Amino acid sequence: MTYPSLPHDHGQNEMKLLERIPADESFITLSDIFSQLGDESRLRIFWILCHCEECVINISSMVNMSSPAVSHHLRQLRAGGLITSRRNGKEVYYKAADTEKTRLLHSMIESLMEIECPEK
Amino acid sequence: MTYPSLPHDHGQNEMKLLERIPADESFITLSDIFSQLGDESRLRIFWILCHCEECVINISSMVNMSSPAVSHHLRQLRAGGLITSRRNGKEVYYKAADTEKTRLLHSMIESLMEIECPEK
DNA sequence: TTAACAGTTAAACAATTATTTAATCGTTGA
DNA sequence: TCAACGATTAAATAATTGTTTAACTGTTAA
Repeated sequence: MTYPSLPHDHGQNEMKLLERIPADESFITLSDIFSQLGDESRLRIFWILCHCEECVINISSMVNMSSPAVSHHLRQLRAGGLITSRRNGKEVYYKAADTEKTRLLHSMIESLMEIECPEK
Repeated sequence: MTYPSLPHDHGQNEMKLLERIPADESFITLSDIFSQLGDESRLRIFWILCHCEECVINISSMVNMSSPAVSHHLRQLRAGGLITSRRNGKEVYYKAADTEKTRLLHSMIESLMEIECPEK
């Protein structure tokens, strides 16, 4: 079996690696997840919602943002499956989704904080 | 000691949580890291460089992009401390940085792929 | 020393994305 | 039912970001 070759052959079996490379779809899926957390405000909101369930007004107050701006971010986080919501009377409560994905992301965030932001 | 209060009191000690919330700087640092991986092309390049050391031309060929575009992304990944480079003759080789941060990110990517992209 | 090759940089453009303001929707209690 | 409140949506703007093209830098070998 022959493979289309790369411009340079550095003799480390790049072609074999290319056989194992995940599908485009996988990279799109994962980069979408990382994009969610790639915004400072959204990361902060997600961190908060990993630790408590809150209504929009309180989230807005905690992160010092207007409620439309927060709503916008909550919408994205929910579309991405990172948070869930429930209405109770006039208020809508948000919290981190109870999934393997969010548990992994949360523990990763805490680990990265320890590694990259000690004593903060 | 008294705390400034939130608009609504849902009786779950949000104020105590606010005492533990990481500094702005920490969220900025982490969201910068996630932004790096929030771009599909950059995530693919980082994945490749976690598995092999490669020159720019080969990376460009592997991800089907122009070398200026790849160079642009490599520059960002290097500025973020995710990859390192060394020149050898006419070529510059890149690979994932050998740090706790990159090991964590790499293992996280592989875990997320398993959870979110099974069989791909 | 100069031509060819590998890589980077810069400027311009295109596209995406975050935030604001204003309007709207849904729920509750007067 | 209607006023007040919480939340969402829409449109507009501002800002950021990715890609292209072209010019440029560094290295090697003829």
